[in-house]
Amino acid sequence: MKISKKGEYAIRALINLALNYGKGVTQIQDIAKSEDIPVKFLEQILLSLKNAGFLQSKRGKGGGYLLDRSPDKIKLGEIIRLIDGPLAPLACVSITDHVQCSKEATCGLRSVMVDVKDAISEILDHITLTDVCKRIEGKKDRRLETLMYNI
Amino acid sequence: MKISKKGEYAIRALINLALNYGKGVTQIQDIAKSEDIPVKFLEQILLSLKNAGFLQSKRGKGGGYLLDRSPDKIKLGEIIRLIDGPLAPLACVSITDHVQCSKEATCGLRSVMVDVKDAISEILDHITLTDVCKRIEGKKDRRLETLMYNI
DNA sequence: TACTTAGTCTATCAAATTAGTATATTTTGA
DNA sequence: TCAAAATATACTAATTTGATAGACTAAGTA
Repeated sequence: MKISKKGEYAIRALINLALNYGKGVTQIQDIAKSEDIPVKFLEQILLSLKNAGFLQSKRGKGGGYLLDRSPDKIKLGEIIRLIDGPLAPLACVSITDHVQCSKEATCGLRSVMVDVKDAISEILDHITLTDVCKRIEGKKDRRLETLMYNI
Repeated sequence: MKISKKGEYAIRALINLALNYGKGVTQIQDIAKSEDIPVKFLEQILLSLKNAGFLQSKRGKGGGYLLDRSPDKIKLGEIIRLIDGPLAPLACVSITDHVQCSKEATCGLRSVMVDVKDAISEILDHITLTDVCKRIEGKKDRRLETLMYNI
């Protein structure tokens, strides 16, 4: 049930860009360094994300990437679907990749997996990059509070 | 986010055996036929399931497999974990395969994936083979009603 | 006892996927 | 024109997936 390294890198890169939203472009090198992703691998990933409409790019000196939409318009589910394919645990319950099966109507396993897919989608198709950024801030704040309290 | 064919076959085989629970052994051949699984592949799968304590076997003429526990004591999550590994989308949120990461406390992605893992586990670690069998019966009943109504 | 049936065990394999590298090209700003 | 940075392909090593093959063991039965 795992997402791939590529998928994880894609999300981390987008979170990184979301944290810098509104502050101009960020270069591949910088993202690679701060997120600890192999540069050449990240190039490919960012290119796919650009072609899929998540990013804008600027070439040449002073170039780099930036989000093409506001981070509250980018949902994690979209990113994972692009890089890793359907969220569904079985092809027969995927909306995007649906493969017909003759026993569908009475299949007990399918029925369970529909529930699982819905539960995953309920989270990943609603949470945005902005939400993730808020979670990060929230956690940092809480750590700071704990730190202050402990002094 | 998919489960493997092997995992799917394992669950289907166990559901098949659950439907025959209390009626003696079932042979690999028969399960393979009714679930449309390659026989030699299924042999391996059933052997793993036996070694993991899901099944009992009887060798020689009149032999076959049967559940080692009542189907209401076997949860889908256990089966998937055995065959496909952790339910968690990222290793850092897996209870069984937990890999430590330095940024854990403030990682926004991790925090989301914890929620996803919990949502998946909430379903798969509670639903049993008996529950799946009931779903099958329920669906058949409903289809029958529809059929009767249409006559 | 010999034969058949059915599970057990281990090895092997082709294809696909994953996680990258490598290299050359194009665009842009200074 | 030079350097920086994205773009575009091609390639590859390792691992995983989805099987297949064959020899072996145990149990019932004629």
